[in-house]
Amino acid sequence: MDKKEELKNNPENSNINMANSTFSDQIPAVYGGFFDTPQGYLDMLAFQDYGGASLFDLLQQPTDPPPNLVAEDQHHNHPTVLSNRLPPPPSAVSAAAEAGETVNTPTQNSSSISSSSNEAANNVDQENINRRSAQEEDIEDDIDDQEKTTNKQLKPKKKNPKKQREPRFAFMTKSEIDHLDDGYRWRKYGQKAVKNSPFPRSYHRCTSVACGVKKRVERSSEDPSIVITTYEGTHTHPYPMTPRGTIGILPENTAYGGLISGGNGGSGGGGGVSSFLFTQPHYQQQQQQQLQPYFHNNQTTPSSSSLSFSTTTNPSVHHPSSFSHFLQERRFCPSPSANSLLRDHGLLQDVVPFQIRKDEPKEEEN
DNA sequence: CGGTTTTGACCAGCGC
DNA sequence: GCGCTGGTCAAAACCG
Repeated sequence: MDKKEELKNNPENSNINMANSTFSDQIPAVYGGFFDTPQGYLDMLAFQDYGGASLFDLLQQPTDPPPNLVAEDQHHNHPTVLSNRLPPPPSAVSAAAEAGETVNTPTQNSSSISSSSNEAANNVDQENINRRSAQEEDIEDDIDDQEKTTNKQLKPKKKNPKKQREPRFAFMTKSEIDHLDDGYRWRKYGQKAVKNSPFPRSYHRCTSVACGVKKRVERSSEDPSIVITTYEGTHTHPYPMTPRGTIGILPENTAYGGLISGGNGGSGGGGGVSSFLFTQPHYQQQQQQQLQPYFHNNQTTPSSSSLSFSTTTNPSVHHPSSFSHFLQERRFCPSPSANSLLRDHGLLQDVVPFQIRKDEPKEEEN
């Protein structure tokens, strides 16, 4: 325990306690964008302040993720953009890639934010379901391959000249804590120092058997307050109903409710944003007042075709947008009591350790 | 005692 | 070929 405390209190050893909280007095905002990563992957970024919408909320993918969100071009390194919605589950990406789809071109996406989201989503409902099915098969194959290699202990002596990589998604989260719990359980299997960064990168793997999803967590060297979480792969198992440390907001009427664990009560666990593959029951459209996002053109994102959006927790403000639609499809359906809580704070607050939260200015006082 | 984290070593890919 | 870097492994330590 002493060691832990030491780690927490020493920024050199841990990223958890990055300076004092500054996010609390910032305007709740989520910024999104796309860019090429050094690895040649197209990543989606979503910046999020804790003060507003829950990152978790944002990452609660709709049951029917838009198929036209992200294209990953591993061969040419160019961003294929995308749409105005939050990052699709890796499954959607991989499926599109495997199908050779040209995923939505960048064409004026950032300016057509509020258009056609609903019908598009409706139209792709079944499409996505079918796609996921095929995808899951592929993923199972991938998992098999992975298991083969992992079970071979070290040095599996790769046979594939080119190792195929799962689609990756990166989220940039403005947060003091590195691991934002997404309900999944992760086991850390490595940590490496990152070149040109004072902060190490940690490697995590989903603890579910046969689930090959990996997650990398690192802090931005440019902005230490930003945590970069990168997901690779797709979960092959249902969303955990009662993730470790769940605070207990488990709506009765949702199959995948209560998702947030209460801040890593000890070691382990952690979590973060996750990828979302598994076929899920269609959830009801409700509680949409909790997050009412609005979009705006973003000049800060690296890609001209990128977009950004901000969120506000003010339920009286409604900005029709595809993102809003996305949010309406969130699986998380809090109970009324939880609703009142969440309306003011956003779900991520539940992730933030209490000792951190209690220092935050109360948003509802705005 | 089982699960998780830590951490040094190993391996592969890439650029020079 | 060599060195650098990212990614992974696995034994040991840690923790509840």
